[in-house]
Formats: sequence, structure tokens, C-alpha cells
Amino acid sequence: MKTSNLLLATQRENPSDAETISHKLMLKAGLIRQVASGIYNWLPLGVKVLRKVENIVRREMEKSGAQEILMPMVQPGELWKESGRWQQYGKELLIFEDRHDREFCLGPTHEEIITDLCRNEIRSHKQLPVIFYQIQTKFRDEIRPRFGVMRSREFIMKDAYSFDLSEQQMDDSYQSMRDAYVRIFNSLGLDYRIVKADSGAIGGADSEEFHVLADSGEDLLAFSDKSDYAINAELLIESKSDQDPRSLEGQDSPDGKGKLKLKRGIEVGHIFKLGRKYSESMKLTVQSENGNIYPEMGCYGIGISRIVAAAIEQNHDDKGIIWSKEISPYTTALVEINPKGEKNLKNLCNQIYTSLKEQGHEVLWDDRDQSAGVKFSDMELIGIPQMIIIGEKSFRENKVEFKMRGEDKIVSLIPDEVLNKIQ
RNA sequence: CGGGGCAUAGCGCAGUCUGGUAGCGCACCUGCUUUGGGAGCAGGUGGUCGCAGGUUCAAAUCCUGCUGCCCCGACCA
Repeated sequence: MKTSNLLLATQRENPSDAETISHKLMLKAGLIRQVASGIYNWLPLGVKVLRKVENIVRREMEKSGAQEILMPMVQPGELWKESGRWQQYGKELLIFEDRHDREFCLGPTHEEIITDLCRNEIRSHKQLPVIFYQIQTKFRDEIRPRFGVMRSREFIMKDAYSFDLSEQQMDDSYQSMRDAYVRIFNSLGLDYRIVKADSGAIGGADSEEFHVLADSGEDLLAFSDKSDYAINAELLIESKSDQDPRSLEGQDSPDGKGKLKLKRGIEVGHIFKLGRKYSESMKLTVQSENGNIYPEMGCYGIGISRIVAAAIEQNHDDKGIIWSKEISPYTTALVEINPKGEKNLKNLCNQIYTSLKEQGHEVLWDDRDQSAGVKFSDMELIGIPQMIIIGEKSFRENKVEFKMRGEDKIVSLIPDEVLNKIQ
């Protein structure tokens, strides 16, 4: 892609409406624009990153044998009344009526829909175990949306639901999803931790959260310095008289091994064992040799759009975003400087651009008629991990330059070498 | 929902106290010159000053009501 054909909506000024770093940078780098409180447009660069994250998630879901489906965002109130959550879920559930005065809500999650789907489609125990997933827009009418897409009302989530014949089988499904999540977060190139969590309004027994570590994270996490023990600090606070979570620092770990250390995290994934909560309330049964049984369910969420913000919270500098190459909108920025000075400079750019594309690299060629400083600043702001610089001086020596985002070092290479250098 | 703040051009802001032809920087358009870290000169485009009432000869400015957005809190995957 050439920048001359791209809606590169970078802004020079800091946006006045944003406080957190990821929110500021997402606006400034032209990834998103706000439409209403907690509701955003995703611009071309932002969508590129979203798709990268989605593709990693999708790849690992498929690898684990989960099947992709797509459920509606608009859901009939009837199903929510059946599960009991029409009353229970609260004002985060955005409710409205259609022209026939039938009640609907915008889906904040999909347990009701998936359970309804499965009770219609799944008859025999031979069809289990099964896991379905979707990547889809959710809506939760947050009391106070904040921090850009980090806590927005409309957001993109991958949610998966497992159905098993026994608790033991459910544990296997849970473990398989957990393994997939580990592969996903490893692939994303983020520093993350898994902690014990509260299962909250979704209901159910065991649950674990995946957190991207960042000082700006909303959640406080507690770790033992001697064992694997890791927990969302909220859970420890509930049982203490001292309500200040920071007081946990240095206390004995509840597992009896070592002392607690605290870190901040952004919750980007949450996996639950639901048990029979929904299968029983919504009468989902399968036939087996022992009669009809209620499947054991599990549900598994990943905040796709939140991951984009979390990645920026964790990886940025004073110049802007620093993407890992796995989720960067482009792997390589190609910056031409003063192409009018040397008439073959443009040709060299074109050759390198074409070759890299043939090698499967996603290259953003900054061919705008702008000064070098503007181009460097923009490419750094939008966080492209590798940059090739082609300017008059080096061109005359038949050299181009290569620079990694986040590093100061610039290396001079002949054009063929740079083709091998790019990853 | 409680507390605090903001609303003037695409972005960032001044002007409001003390009413008198709506401004600045950047961006954008034209032309020329420039070109290795956010270029220069010249000429341009763009705003019912969040909305609705009211006061006044006259309202961005004063008064009343409303709306939207941001931050802190409660809440939340």
C-alpha cells in the first residue's frame, strides 16, 4: 500500500479528549475515531490490526477443533427471560422493542443464543463434546465508558462455548481452550499473566483471566514470589477487613508459599466453567444410554478490540506505538526521501516494494510529497516495526538504510541485502 | 447516579470577566522555491460560536433550560 492511497489519518496535535496513552495514540495515529461515548469508527490502520488479532485467534481456535459460527447481535428478550438474566443482568443490557412491540436486547454475550441453538441442533451424546466460537460485535451499556476502546460500549469479542457430557470432559475442554489461549497470547507477542478470577454475572464455578501487564491496567493482580499462585486481587480483598488492595503487597501468599507481589493488568481474556447453569435453565438436553442429560458448559472470551489498546499500553514510547510484527498493520515502512533529486530513486523504491510484496511482506510505501521529518514521525507514530529509508545520499552509493522501530541504530545495506533483512 | 471540567473551522486553542463586523497556529486548496527529523514565500477555502428560549439597538460574551463529551467515584468482561 502506498500512503498516497491510504487514509493515513494521523494528527499532529494531541487529542484533547483522551487521557490514557493507548486512547491518545489510537486517535493520534488514526486507528479510531469516536462516534459517541464508548462507540467508535475503526479506520483502515485500526482495522488492519484488528484483523491481525482476529486471525491469530481464529487460527488457534481452529487448531483446537472449535467450529466458527456467527450469532446475531440482536437477541429476543424471550431467551433472556428463560435464563433469568433479563431481570438479573441490569442496565448494561440495552433493551428495545421492534415495530411489533416485541422485546429485544443488544447482545452483551451469547450464552442464551448458543444454548438455544444447541437445544435445537444437538440431540445425541455422540455429537458431544463440541465447541463453537464466533468473532462478533458485542454491546454492553457501560455506566461509564472510558479509555477509548479499552472500556467501550460496543466492542469486538471472540466468544467460545463448550458442551460436554461430564464434568471431567468439561475440564478437558476447558484445558484445551486454556492451551489455545496460551498459544494466542504467546503469538500476539504480549507480556501477560493468567490469574484466578471471579466468575461474576456470567455464573459458574472455576474461572481464570488472561491479563496483559501494564501499569495503567484497571485490575490489580497478586502473585506469589515463590510459587505459581496468581489471583485477581479483588478476590483476596473480599475476605479481608482491610479494603485497600495495595495492603496485600508483601503479605503471605494464601497458598502458604512466599510473599505476595502486585502488578497491574488489563483483562483481555476470561475463561469459565459454567456447568449446567444454562443447559438446565433453558432445557438443553442430549440423549444418552443413561437417559437425557444436561451438558456441562464452558465459555471463553477474548476482547479483540481491547487487545489492540492493551498492546499499545504495553508497547509505546514518546514517538508513538511500537507494534510487534505479528499485529502491526504493516510489517515494513518504505520511506523515500526527495525522489525528485535522483530520478532513479523512485524506481529503486518500486523494485524493493514489489520484491518485498512478492516475498509476502506487507509494505507501506510512504510516497507522499512530504519532508523526511513528517514521514519518519508518521511511520514511528503508527508503529511499523521495520523501516527502509531510501534517500539521495545513500542512493548515490547504491545503499539503502534499515532501521527497527524502538531502536536508534541505522544500518546501511545494498538493496539485495535489505530484502533478506526484512522479516 | 454523585462530584469536577469542557463545548468557538478538520485538529489544538484565544476571545466570554467588562456585549459592538469571529480570531491564531497547524491542516486543507493554488502557484513558485525547497527536500535526511514535523520547510519557505505569496494567494486562497472553511465556523448558524453545542441546541432552544430570554434580556438588549446589538449576544460567542449576560440570564434560563436542555444536550453532548471528558475525568474521579460507585459498577463492570
